[in-house]
Amino acid sequence: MPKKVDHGQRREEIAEAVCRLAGREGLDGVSLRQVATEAGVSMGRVQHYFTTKDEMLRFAFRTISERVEQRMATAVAGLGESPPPRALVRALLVEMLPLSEPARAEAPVLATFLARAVVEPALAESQRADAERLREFVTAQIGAAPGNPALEATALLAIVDGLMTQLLIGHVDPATALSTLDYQLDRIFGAA
Amino acid sequence: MPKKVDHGQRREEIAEAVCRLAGREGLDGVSLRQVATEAGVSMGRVQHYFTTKDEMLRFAFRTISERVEQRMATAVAGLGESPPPRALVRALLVEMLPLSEPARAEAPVLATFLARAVVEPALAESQRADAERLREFVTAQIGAAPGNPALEATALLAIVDGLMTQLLIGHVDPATALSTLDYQLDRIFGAA
DNA sequence: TCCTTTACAATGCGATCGCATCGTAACCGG
DNA sequence: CCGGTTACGATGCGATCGCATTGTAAAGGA
Repeated sequence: MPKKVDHGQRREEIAEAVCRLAGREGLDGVSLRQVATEAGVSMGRVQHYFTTKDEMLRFAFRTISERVEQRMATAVAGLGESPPPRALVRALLVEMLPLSEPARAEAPVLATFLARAVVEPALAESQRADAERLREFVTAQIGAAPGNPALEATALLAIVDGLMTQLLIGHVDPATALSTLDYQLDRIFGAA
Repeated sequence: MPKKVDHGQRREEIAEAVCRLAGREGLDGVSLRQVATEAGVSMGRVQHYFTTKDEMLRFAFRTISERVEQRMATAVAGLGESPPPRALVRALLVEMLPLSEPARAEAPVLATFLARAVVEPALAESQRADAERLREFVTAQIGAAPGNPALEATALLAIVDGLMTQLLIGHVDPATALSTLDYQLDRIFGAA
C-alpha cells in the first residue's frame, strides 16, 4: 500500500535537520521552513511527515535521546564483561559530556530541550523516566561503596548536568571537566 | 532637562516584566508587545526606553544577575563576622537554588538566559567574569581542606547548576537537592 | 510667551511564522 | 488500464514579529 519510501527514514532525515538547527541556533531558530531548507527538502515534505511542528520537535527529541542511550550502551559494551563499577559509571557519564565528536553534536541539542522543559512541563515529564532509571542504576553501582549512594548518585548526575552546560558555554574546558568528574569518581569508588 | 521621570526606574519596571515573562514562558515568549502588556504599559513606552529588543534582554539579564548577587551578599552578611567557610559557601550556593521565595522567581530566568548562552556566545561571555569570580572565591574557601580545592569548587558549582535545572523541571525535590548539597559540603569541610 | 525637548501613544511596514489548502505525478491493486 | 491512494510541491492565509515613523501632550529654559 505505501508507495515505496521508508516512512521512518524520511522522518529521521528531517529529525536530523532539526537537531543540526537546534544545536546551531537553539530551538527558537527551528521553523518549518528552516528545517526544510536544512534538510534540503521542500516544506511540503516536512508537513507531510509531521502533522504539527510540536510533533516534529518531540520526535526529534526522542530520536536524539535514543541515540545518546545507544552510545552509552556501546560504550558500556566496549568495557567487556562485568566491568568494575567505576568504569561503568564513568563510561555512562562521559558520554553525556560534549567531549567525543558525536557527543559534541548531541549535547547542545539535549541542553536546548532540557532548557525548554523548564517552561514546558510535558517535555520535562518525557525525560523523567529516563533520568530516574539512570539515577537508580548509578545508585546501585555506587551501592557497595561507603557513604550515601543515593545522594552521591544525585550529586554525580547533577555534576554532569552542570559540566555539560558549562562546557557548552565555554566556562570550563574539556580537560578540567574530565578531571572534575574523575576526581569525584576516584573519591566515591576509590582511586583507579 | 529631563522631564521628571526616573529613567532608571522605568527601565527596571520593564525589566521586571521581562523577567516575569521569561520565567513563565521562556525567552521565546518574550516579545515587545507581550512585555508591554505584562508591564501594563504601551509598546511605545518599551521602545522609548530600549532602542532594541536585544538591549532590553541584556538589561533584564544584568538586572537579575545583580539581584542574585545582592541576595548572596545579604545572606552572607546575615552570618555575622568571619563565619566558617562551610556556612559561607553554603549561603552562596543555596541562594542559587530555587528554594527561597525570591530565588524561585529568579532561577527560571537565570536558567533561561544560561541556556541561550549556549547558542549566543556574547551572552556566555558576559556571564564569564561573574562565574570565574565565584569559582575562585569558593576555591579559596575550600583551600584549607584536604584534597584538590579547585576541582572540588568546580564540582560544587556544577552540582548547583545541575540541581537548579533538575529542580526547575521537577526531577528532584527541594529536600533531596538540599541534602545532596549538604552531603558534599559535609564531606569537603567536615560534618557541621 | 514661545520653543525646544522629553515622553510617550498610535500606527504602519515588511518579514516570518505555523498551518491549511490545492494540484499533481507516480505507483499499485483490481 | 484504471481508480485510488501516496507523496509530495506550491501557494495562500491570518497572526505575530521587531522596528520605523509619526503625532502629540506637557514640562522647562530663554
